[in-house]
Amino acid sequence: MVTITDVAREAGVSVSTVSHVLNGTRFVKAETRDRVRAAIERLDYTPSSSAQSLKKNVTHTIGLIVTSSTNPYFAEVVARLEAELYAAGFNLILCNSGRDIDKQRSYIRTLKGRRIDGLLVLESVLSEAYLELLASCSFPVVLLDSDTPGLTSVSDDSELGGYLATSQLIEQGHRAIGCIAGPEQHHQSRRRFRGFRRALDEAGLPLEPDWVHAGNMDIESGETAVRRLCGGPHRPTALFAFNDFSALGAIGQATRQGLQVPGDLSVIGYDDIEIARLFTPALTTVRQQAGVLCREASRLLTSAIADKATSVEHLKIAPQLVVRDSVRAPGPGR
Amino acid sequence: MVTITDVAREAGVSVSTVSHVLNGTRFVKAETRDRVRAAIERLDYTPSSSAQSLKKNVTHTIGLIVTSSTNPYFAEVVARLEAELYAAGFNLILCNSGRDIDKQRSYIRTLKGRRIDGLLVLESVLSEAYLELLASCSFPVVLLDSDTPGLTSVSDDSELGGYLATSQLIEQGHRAIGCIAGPEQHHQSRRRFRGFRRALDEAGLPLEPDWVHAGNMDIESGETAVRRLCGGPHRPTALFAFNDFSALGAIGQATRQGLQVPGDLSVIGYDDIEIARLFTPALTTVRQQAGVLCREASRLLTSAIADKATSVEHLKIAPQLVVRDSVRAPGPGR
DNA sequence: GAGAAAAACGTTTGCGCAAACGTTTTTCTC
DNA sequence: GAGAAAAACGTTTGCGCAAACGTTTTTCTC
Repeated sequence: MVTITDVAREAGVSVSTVSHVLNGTRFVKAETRDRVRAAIERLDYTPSSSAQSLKKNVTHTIGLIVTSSTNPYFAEVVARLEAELYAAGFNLILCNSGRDIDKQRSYIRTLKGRRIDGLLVLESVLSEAYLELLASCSFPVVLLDSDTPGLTSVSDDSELGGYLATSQLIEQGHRAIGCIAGPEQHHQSRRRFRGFRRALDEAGLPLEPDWVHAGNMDIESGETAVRRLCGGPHRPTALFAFNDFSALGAIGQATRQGLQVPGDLSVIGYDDIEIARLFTPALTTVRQQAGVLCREASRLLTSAIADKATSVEHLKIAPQLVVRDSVRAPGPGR
Repeated sequence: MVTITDVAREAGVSVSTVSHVLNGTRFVKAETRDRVRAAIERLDYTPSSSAQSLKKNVTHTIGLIVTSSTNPYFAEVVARLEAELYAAGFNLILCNSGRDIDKQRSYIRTLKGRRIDGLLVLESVLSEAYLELLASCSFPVVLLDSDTPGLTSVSDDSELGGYLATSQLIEQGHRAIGCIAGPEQHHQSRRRFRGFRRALDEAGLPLEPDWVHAGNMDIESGETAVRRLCGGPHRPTALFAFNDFSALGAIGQATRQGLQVPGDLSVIGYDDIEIARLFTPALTTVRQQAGVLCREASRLLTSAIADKATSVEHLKIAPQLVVRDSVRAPGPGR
């Protein structure tokens, strides 16, 4: 590998001068500067960031831990975060934790060793052990779409989203409303449920416990939910699925069971994944503002890195209702 | 930050002993070893990988450059690659190039500076300038789903896939077959087209140039293609879309134009994204074996890193036809 | 019990760089 | 033209670690 010393020799100057030309940290006569640049060019020299990091104690590296998920919303968030951080001069180390505490521990250890400047965590379920690990980090940490008192977070305002979705169903005249929730520990699911309940309460509608399906935010959960909730005659006329995947699963299963969507059953989703508008019926859903979320997360993290200030913040990004075709007034038959 | 010197002081030994305990490179008396480990624990010490890299001249880091894409197939590949490389002891730096040569140049430069051990490139279009950049890298490079003579690559065998898809349409009795292709420079698209043409040739069917829509592998392209190809009376009875996104776009647009799929128009896709089976009609498509692709790519890269041997290989992974409901014999009306 | 061998650990260097500290050369200024 | 100031660059250190090289202590062996 070509080093700064090789360049210095090639240009007939000291390493100091090469360094100053590279970093613009000291005046160097134009002619010398050109010689150094020519030498760099000739030798195809690229400074070693390991050596720079060792010296300067910054790595321009951000860790990103995500629950490996096939949900396209996550993929979009990852891509946007990368773009934001690239613009801010950081590289991203991608870590798929798979919700496994051993992998989480291992990744945190590796990232500590790499002396990352900051960490982003995009996981919907955070165990106690994991939170402890995160709290032990000496670099700033920003959580996305989940939160906990001690750590800065940026989240979709899912209680508002849940409220918006449910209100839309209520406004369309539904009074028998079920939901396809996520697992107990899922932060955003809990919030969507709170919004769901609040909307029902305010409308004076009962929350039928049998019509709450605790699923897993995937296609299968939507299918199972419809099998379970819409099998008999006493069934909801509308379902609020806590993400688009389970909504699509629900619609598929409903169709197979002979229920027309939205004629016999209205379904509203959450996320607004790209495919949502293409589905038949086009999915009514709640759109998370991934762009805003990522911009804010990146901003909070980079400013925490720059300031060394560690005031904990909790940002909420308001989601938006997207009205399409999968929700309609309940049929006259009921 | 806690350094190896701090640990040595805390344990009352030399840095050398700490290093040997950490790396198991020399025998250390059990009692001393325990003292060192206790000190590491007490001080919460993690070795600096910058310093290790500087010394050992390896970084355990792989770069991954992808065209930032909302295509869920890409997201799956990224996640699988990360998992494979994690298992092999490498971390992944994610780079979204967005097909922009300036960003590509900038990423390559950064990755060179980071002294990555190897590079994976998942881009469907490779410009001349970009290939030159890649050739100038001193670390092993593996291309995914695109290839070029001088660099090792692992690809879906898209000519076979194109042949399989088209043959399926022909077997169902279609004789008027169009396709929704990708851009000219798109490697996999070109291959799928070759398979398409070969299947037509072998069946003695004409290739109608007007029925080839050069799109962009996205939803819009599928929509545009159907508007263009299926507007008048002289139209294909079946379309081979070169990816699922454009297939779904095509189906959506066909439905809006009053064409039943598969009754009036058969559509076959490519990729088998998760949503494909859920769509109405469930999409007949060609499945890329992402798991095999990623495993092989990871294997080729890590063994190139280990051996320093640089024999160029070109692997092809056979795709599989997935028969569902979007293809049927052409209607009797035609 | 003296010399040799083995066991167990320590001192030091160098990886590539940034920048503090230092030196030399040139240009003013009177 | 001598002293001071400015311009332009060089020498050296230290970041944290791995490991080559070295030293000390203990255990054999006869």
